[in-house]
Amino acid sequence: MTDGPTITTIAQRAGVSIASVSRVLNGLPTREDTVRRVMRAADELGYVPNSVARSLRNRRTDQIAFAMADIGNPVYVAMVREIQPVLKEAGYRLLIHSTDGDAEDELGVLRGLRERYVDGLIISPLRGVTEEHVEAIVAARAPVVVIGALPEGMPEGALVDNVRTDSATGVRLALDHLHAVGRRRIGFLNGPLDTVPGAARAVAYREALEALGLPYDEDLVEVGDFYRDSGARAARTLLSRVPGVDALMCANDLIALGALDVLREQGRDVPGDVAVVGMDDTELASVTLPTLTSVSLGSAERGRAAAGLLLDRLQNGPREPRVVVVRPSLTIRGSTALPGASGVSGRPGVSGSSGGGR
Amino acid sequence: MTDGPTITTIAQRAGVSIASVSRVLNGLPTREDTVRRVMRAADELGYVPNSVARSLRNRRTDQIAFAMADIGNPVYVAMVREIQPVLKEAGYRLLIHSTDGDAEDELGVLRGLRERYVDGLIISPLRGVTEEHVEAIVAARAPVVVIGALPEGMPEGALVDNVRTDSATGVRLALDHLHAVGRRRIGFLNGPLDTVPGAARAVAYREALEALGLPYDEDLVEVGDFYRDSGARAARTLLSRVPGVDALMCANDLIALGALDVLREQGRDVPGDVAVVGMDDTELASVTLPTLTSVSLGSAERGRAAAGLLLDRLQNGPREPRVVVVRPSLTIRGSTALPGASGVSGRPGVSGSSGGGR
DNA sequence: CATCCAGCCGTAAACGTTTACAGGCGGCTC
DNA sequence: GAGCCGCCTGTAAACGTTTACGGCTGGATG
Repeated sequence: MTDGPTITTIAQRAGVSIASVSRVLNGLPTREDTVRRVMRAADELGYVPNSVARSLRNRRTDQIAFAMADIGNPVYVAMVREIQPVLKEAGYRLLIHSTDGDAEDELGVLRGLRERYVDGLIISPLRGVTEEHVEAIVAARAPVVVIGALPEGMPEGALVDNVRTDSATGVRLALDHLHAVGRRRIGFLNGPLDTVPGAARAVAYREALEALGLPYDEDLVEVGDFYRDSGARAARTLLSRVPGVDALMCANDLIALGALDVLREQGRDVPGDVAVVGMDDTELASVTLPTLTSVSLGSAERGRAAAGLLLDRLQNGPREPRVVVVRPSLTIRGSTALPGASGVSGRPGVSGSSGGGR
Repeated sequence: MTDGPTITTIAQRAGVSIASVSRVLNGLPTREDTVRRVMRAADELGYVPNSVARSLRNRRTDQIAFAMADIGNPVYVAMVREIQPVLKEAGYRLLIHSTDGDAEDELGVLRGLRERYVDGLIISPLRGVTEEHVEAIVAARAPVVVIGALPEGMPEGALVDNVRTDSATGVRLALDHLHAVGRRRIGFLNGPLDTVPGAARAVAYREALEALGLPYDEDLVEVGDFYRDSGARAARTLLSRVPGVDALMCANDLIALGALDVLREQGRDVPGDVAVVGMDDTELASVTLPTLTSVSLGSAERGRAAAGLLLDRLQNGPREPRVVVVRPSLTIRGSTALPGASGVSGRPGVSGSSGGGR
């Protein structure tokens, strides 16, 4: 009794076979009287089906995993917030893997798919999809959605969809805007070049400058980590090297936060002396003073799209791989206000932590 | 082949029985030669054990769930960040349930324990542990850790530990501090009274005032939701009703954010005219301007403690229920700076998104 | 050479479901 | 009244593991 009733227990009590019990519990056509007896016994025993046994038999776990670098990063939090309700609605449970951006760890998750503890996976590999990733995805034979760039030639049988954003366009939006408000010496605080976003944004910065007819100057670029203190360090270095910068493009909001810290510390006015743009448009952007203009890469949309693609595959079976591209957009706030407009009172965002799904 | 090899496949290829295969794979003593043959076959086939079948047989899933109101809330994010690495280290996977604070949903999670899809649960019920929660916990027969208040008389057999903080002390710390910096008309922006934290903080506010010899004035209290926009509304109402307040105690950081928005909008100086204190000491507190003095309720510690208690129970079997109390502390920043000290340059926190575990 | 023991190994059962298949029973038709 | 058909139900197999148990083999011992 300590072990909870099974369908066998119910069968005995109801005086029927376990097959009948199963049929009744699954709503298959059964004689009225049998149904009543089984239902009664199940109720009295407080029966709850064992999901593991069911999974073994049905070859599905009703679980889906989401793997990303760091659950503390607001971008991933935004994704989880969107993914969770979609999956729940469809009857799936959500597993979280925080990989610390460690490639070995990511591979572990992908390889783990073969243990069949989940029906599908959404993964956002920080350092890109390598040969080994691809192998693991093919070997998995469980659908995978990759958030981020995917190599060109995926093998035939790979059950993989792709959600990406176009951070190059995002950078361009930002630089166009800075140019439009009169900035000409635009510094760039980037993240590590061996991460996918870092590499993409480096290229995009250069191209955007070119499109604007501005010269590319190595001195205007500083590389660090995607964190606030690292952003502060980078900003300090850049500002001392090139005191005349009039704008800072930051590869994410946390870096921008660090930059704002330093600018304030040095008594430079934002946006009067230096305009600042962040990326990801996290909730932090509406908290700072001045509020932070930021490129939205649609984290929420990406999360939702990924969940949608995965569910579609799980429910409708095999099909051609699909790619969803989420367009970036620019949210203009106080840190790049046009001269004349008061940069101080960029109105705060709508809500800190509510909003989002439903 | 599309279905992946099982131990049966290996057994055939290696010319041994499935029992031997299992023994080899589990490292049980076996003849050298057999080990080699099995290992070889397993390698060639790319065998990976099926975790569902193993779970069924072993009666454990190596999965643990964490249920909280909202994964978007920085408090829970902090907890997850601590829980995840501890569990991973111990070989457990983490499932996330975001319940929206819905009591039905919470109960669903607790009842779901009987499906045995996880080995244990960490839950933080927003609206307290009801009779029904207790019933479900007892019926679960799987260990549960409750983060938050637990009713006095838990039944004998309940496999439940408890991690709590003492938000009353937290409120007292904050009010003592406000009193020490000369504030006498201290408003209180609370969250819903039917939530556990809301109710506790309401009482604590009243008692702390009393201890300080300050009168309790209903007009100084405003109740809303735990969100930023709600905090702004509440602040507006309170400020127009009692223009002379010289401090605002906020029941969480998001509310404090809303209050800061309103104070800035009305041109009141913080902390000159009005001092502000938040609660939870989330990363937001070091971002605002001025930076926000906040009561830390040790979210990270609570998460870590909860994971520890659960693992202990899973590894060492039954024992007396345990209670861990995490002491609150006050992090003083710019929003309550003593007159004289520059309230503007409260130094920014160490790092936005890194730090934490490991 | 018979006996015993240790060390390996294979058979089979068990975990708790779902479901193919076949058997039983009742009612209908001729 | 015999035969047939259809409905309902029970038996048993299957999902992929782990493990108790007993049997076989070989060497050591008397």
